[in-house]
Amino acid sequence: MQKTILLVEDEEAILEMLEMILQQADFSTLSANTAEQAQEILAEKTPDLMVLDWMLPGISGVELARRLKKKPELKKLPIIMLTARGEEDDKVRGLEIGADDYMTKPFSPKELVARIQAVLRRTSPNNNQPLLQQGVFQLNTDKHILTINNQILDVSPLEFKLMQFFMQNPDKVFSRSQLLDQVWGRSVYVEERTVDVHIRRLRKVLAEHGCKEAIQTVRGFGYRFSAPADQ
Amino acid sequence: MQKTILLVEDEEAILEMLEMILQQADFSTLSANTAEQAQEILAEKTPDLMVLDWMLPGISGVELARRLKKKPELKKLPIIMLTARGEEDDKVRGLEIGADDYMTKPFSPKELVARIQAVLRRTSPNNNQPLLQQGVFQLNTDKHILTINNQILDVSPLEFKLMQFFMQNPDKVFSRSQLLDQVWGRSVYVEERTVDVHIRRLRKVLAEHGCKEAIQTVRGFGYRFSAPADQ
DNA sequence: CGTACAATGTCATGGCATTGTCATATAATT
DNA sequence: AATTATATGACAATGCCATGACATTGTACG
Repeated sequence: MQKTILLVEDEEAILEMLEMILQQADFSTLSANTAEQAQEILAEKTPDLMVLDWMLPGISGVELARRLKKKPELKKLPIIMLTARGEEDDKVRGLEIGADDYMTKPFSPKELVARIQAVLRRTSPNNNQPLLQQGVFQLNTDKHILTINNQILDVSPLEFKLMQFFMQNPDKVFSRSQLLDQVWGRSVYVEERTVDVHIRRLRKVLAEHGCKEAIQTVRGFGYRFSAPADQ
Repeated sequence: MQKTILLVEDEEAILEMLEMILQQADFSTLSANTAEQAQEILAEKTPDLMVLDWMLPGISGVELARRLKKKPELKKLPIIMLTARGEEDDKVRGLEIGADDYMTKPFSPKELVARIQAVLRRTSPNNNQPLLQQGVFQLNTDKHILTINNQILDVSPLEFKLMQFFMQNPDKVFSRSQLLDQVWGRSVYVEERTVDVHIRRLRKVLAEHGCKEAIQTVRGFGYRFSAPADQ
């Protein structure tokens, strides 16, 4: 099905270029020049993804993103930030705003399309599958609840995302960098070792429910999730 | 296996810094001060990725990138552009060149490495088959599992890679140095006799599952893998 | 406004599997 | 039997991973 992308960008030339690139890649597009316009559009329609310029006259892109993340109905809308050279600041970059990815201008059309598809891939399975079931494990995306044999697990947001990704790809081995890409997102730069730590925390929770073996270490390669059989 | 990065940058200080950062991150590097030098290097060697300064004396980085994209053999070489703040005026130009990523100077070493790895992951997709089947043997690269008659074998990372190579090339004889090249990788220096030891370890595991004969010694030449017929 | 707590990222440490090498035994070839 | 090639067992070095502790940041709550 054709996905809809909302473009928010004040420079008319770039906006038109974005429209062209995305329509070429078989997306349908909505366009706004300002954050205010974007909000009007969002009041009526829900696109599958938003490409948002960092700097906008009036309400900035950063500010818009922040506001949207507070609205439950738009919280899940994936955002790709556009920044121009020099606007970057180590602190501002990344998850702080809750963007799923960001790109610096200038960028190649190919890359833009690739990143959009990557983000959609990462975020859209949820919509198709609000309920993931793997053996004794059950993960409810909407309610944000993870259970083993109907017992609720107390996990952090990140642990939840990790489990979600694992349950979408059972039995497959993922390297630490793959996990960082897929779970943390491309816009964050964290140490690979950090993955170990979160796996450990997750294992600890799982162990309390007798599923110590669910996440396996594949030495030299990464980690794998295999759900114990239902009982 | 170690990847090679070609660095093209006219400022000697920055070049040296790049070399240091990348070697630290276990890349091997090639360096050029000018686009001309870069072309000479590219005539002989094909790196896995190029980090290219936007502005260069003589032929500029933009121009070099454009030329390379026209050569079929170098078309696929991933490029990360380096730009200084303030050089970003021409946004549209970047769209045409087809660089895979951009970085603004100054940048953090961590980010550079992360971006290089991200680009490499994106551009070198797994061209290996996810499932290899040879008689009773089955090797799943996704799940990272090796089985004989559906019984899982417990093998080390290196043994797994060895088996993967053998199963991709059944019934062929390989010399020890060929195996070292293909399985260990070119950049490592290891005694040829070491291959013997690993063959032995592998045989031991296979013997536990009744496949003692799967790896055969070809005296004076090397080793060959032949899968016993399915049963 | 400050305190407390939860979440996350990073580091140092120690243990253990993996790996490379060698010395020696065994097998094949002449 | 002598020579060469391979197999085997033992050992040391290395590298990878689990773990605990700590710093930082964000957030809820008084």
